[in-house]
Amino acid sequence: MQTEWLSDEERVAWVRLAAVLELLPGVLDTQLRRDAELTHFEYFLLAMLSEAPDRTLRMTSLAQRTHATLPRLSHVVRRLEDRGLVRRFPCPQDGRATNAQLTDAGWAKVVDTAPGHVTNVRHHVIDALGADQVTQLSEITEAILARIDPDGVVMSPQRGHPSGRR
Amino acid sequence: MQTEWLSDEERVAWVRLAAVLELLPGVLDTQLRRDAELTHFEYFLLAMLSEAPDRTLRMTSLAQRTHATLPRLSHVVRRLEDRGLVRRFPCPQDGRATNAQLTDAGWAKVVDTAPGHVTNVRHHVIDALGADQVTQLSEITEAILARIDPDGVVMSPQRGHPSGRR
DNA sequence: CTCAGTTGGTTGAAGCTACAACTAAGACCT
DNA sequence: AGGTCTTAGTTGTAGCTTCAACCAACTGAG
Repeated sequence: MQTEWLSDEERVAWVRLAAVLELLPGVLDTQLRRDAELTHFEYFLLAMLSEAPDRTLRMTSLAQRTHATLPRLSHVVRRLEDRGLVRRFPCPQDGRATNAQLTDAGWAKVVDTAPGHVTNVRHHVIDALGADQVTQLSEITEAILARIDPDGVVMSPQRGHPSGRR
Repeated sequence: MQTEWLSDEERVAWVRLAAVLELLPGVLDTQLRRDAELTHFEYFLLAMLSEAPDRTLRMTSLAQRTHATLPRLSHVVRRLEDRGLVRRFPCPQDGRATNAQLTDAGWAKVVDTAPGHVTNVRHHVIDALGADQVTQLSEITEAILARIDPDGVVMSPQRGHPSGRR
């Protein structure tokens, strides 16, 4: 069985995507670190909580939405808890589960931070593209996520957790 | 001065791109770690060296091509050197500079590893897209890189350094 | 009821990256 | 020559992620 190499066009697209993968996280982190002492992952986590009912989510659910492993999430939430941005308490319905809830300070942090972050995203990504390219990017990333995101959390965020899950 | 928020379409595109940013590196690292005990960054670094004349590049040049900071590169190259995949020696023309050269073992590693890696990239990214989407992805990432890659190394790799070197 | 298996989450250690500080060599100016 | 500035790279440390191990609580079969 022999390898099917990439064509020139495919190779260029891949190399550029790989470059974006390498550089964009740094761009996001730098702005958020400077303006809010937050990594992009931490900001995104807080943002997910801020949109959840009662600003509360179970760790597993939060892990899915942020595309993180549970150990990683556990460490990050502990640090955010130390900073007073998040509160953690056991889930009444399921003794195994832990709920993470955004505190008022956490909510204020998101509100304060969002404008600068959105401006940054706009400046480095969205405004670099035409309207048609934004649509294309949406479709392309959707197709890629279908391959790399096992549970497809991103693609059907509406599914929510109606009791039974799945 | 007030924030210009993202439209629904823009927000979806951004959230999906952010998800790819979060998930794709793990997909690449996992395969390479398992099959070659290499991170994607290390593989890419070796691949850049393998394509260079005499399989040699100055640290600064290698840093540009891999989108890495010099400290990061220095650490990684030291580890690769310990493993015998790369050799380091002072540049004769410039006493400050260091050259990194791929060893025979390093070359063999790239040759052995490339097929599995390309197959992985194909499976998770390229084959998820139509031919037109590959072109679109190439253009979109080019536009984004123009904003986030200060020196535009990715976009004009032919530029080389004028005078000396080669 | 009970025990095996699964699910949800935490923890500790190892490894990688970022940042800051530092060294050394070349370039420039006079 | 001499002094200053810049460039090239290394090193140490702190912080974050990953991986493996672990524990507690739920579930289901008998």
